[in-house]
Amino acid sequence: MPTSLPSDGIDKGGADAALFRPVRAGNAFEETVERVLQAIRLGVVRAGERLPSERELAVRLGVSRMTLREAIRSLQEAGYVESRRGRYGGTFVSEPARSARPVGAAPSAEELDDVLCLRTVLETGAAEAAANRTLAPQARRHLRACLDECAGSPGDAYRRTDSRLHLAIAEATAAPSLIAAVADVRTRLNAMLDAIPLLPPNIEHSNAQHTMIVNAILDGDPTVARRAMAEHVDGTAALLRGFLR
Amino acid sequence: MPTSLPSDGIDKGGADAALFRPVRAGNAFEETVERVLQAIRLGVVRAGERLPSERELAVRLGVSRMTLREAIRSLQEAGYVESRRGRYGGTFVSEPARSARPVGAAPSAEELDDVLCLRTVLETGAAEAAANRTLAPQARRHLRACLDECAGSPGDAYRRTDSRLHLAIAEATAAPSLIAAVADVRTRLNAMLDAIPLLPPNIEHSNAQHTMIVNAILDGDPTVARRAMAEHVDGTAALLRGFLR
DNA sequence: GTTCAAAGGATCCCATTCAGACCTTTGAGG
DNA sequence: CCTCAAAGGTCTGAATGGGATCCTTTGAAC
Repeated sequence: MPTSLPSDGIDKGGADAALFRPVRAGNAFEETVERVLQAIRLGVVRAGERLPSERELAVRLGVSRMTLREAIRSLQEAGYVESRRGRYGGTFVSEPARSARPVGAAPSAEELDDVLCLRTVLETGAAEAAANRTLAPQARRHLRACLDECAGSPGDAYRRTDSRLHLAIAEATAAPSLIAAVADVRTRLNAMLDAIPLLPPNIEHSNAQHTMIVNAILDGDPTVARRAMAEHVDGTAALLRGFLR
Repeated sequence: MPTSLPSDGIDKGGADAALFRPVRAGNAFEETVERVLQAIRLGVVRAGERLPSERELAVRLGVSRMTLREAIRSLQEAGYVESRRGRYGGTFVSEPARSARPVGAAPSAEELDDVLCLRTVLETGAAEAAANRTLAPQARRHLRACLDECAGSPGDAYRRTDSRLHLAIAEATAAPSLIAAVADVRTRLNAMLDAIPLLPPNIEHSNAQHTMIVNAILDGDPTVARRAMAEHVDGTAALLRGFLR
């Protein structure tokens, strides 16, 4: 019985699975594509905007320029970006003419629970942490701008502006690791949301909750901010569980 | 003025910094060393226990066996593990004879705030999420065992058993990503804790708080679990801020 | 004491990735 | 109109990493 060595047999309860998870999600090229795509899909760089120059972006992403260029080339071929040469050139995000919802495989129940749990922890925590800070005027404006943009978004842009708003809340915490974690969990969430329809009543409801959350943050009320975010997140969770199970 | 291109000038507030962060922290070898070291330092594999076989671990970490072997070899040379050949052999964690606190550079104020903010969000969230679940008897036993082991730890083992307990709380959420996130933030926290002394009164206080947290989780009281964890985490935060600023 | 399976140890070859240098394009400003 | 700086485009050699195969060691079971 190979699983009963003297040193085994102790409850590792998933901690070792978490620690001995893959060191890298894919090769450098794939991860670079994913990261740039993430920035586009989360609305951090919008249509018409320019990505950092290849040289700068390669340094920031910690990959060689060659690898970054290959990633950009495949994004070009997929219609996500366009490059222009010459001074004041660069790589620009294209208008999202692509429709045809990229129907991924339905997530497993474990994956769903995992994402929803992590999301609840991160986003309610971020809302509370943001409300605990005294925000700079610029940060307050940014938050409000994201809220307004999301509320006024047509259906086909809603996912992006919604993501951008949630990211803005994380940004208000001024904790880079938390921002990155929220961005990552949001990306996983969006992949799941792509598998279910976007219903107008849900949008209405979301917008009202967004307003509550942002107001609580701007008012510096962490308790309300957390509770409002918890309700908001629970709504999405119920929606997803309803459609995917 | 190169920063005032038509598409720039918009507030990116740190979101792009979070998204355009390095794709990989180092080369495969370095990351592999770090990961295995993390498992040892967090007490997930304890002295005398065996790591998974090279072939299995290489698959789980997503690196080639060659790379993993190089990582293990440097850990051998550093005295962390020993390998034995033959059937029923393997790579075993050594007794922690190493002392000589590895005095790293003092963390920057930004890094300190970042870690403490993320830690608060993750660990209070994990405590609440854990209390919301009905735990299997095995999970309950594991939690209690980690609590007892931590409470009975001598000073030189306290950091490890303390880490193990916090990880056990995350495990109780059954959300792999959350476990991994807690493990990572704990590793960063430990690096900072290594720079400050371990005081007996703090240990006493920690133990009392640990008991409160675990009891609340076992009783299924998320509100108390969160609040107790928040107090516990705030205590460490105050300690660190006091010593490092 | 022979056998055998499972573990670490070693080696090959090839794809990926990197670092750096260089070329080409382009528009603003002199 | 010319210059120049900054951007994308290209190339090459070296380093890294991965996949596969085989060897060696070891203790349990028969």
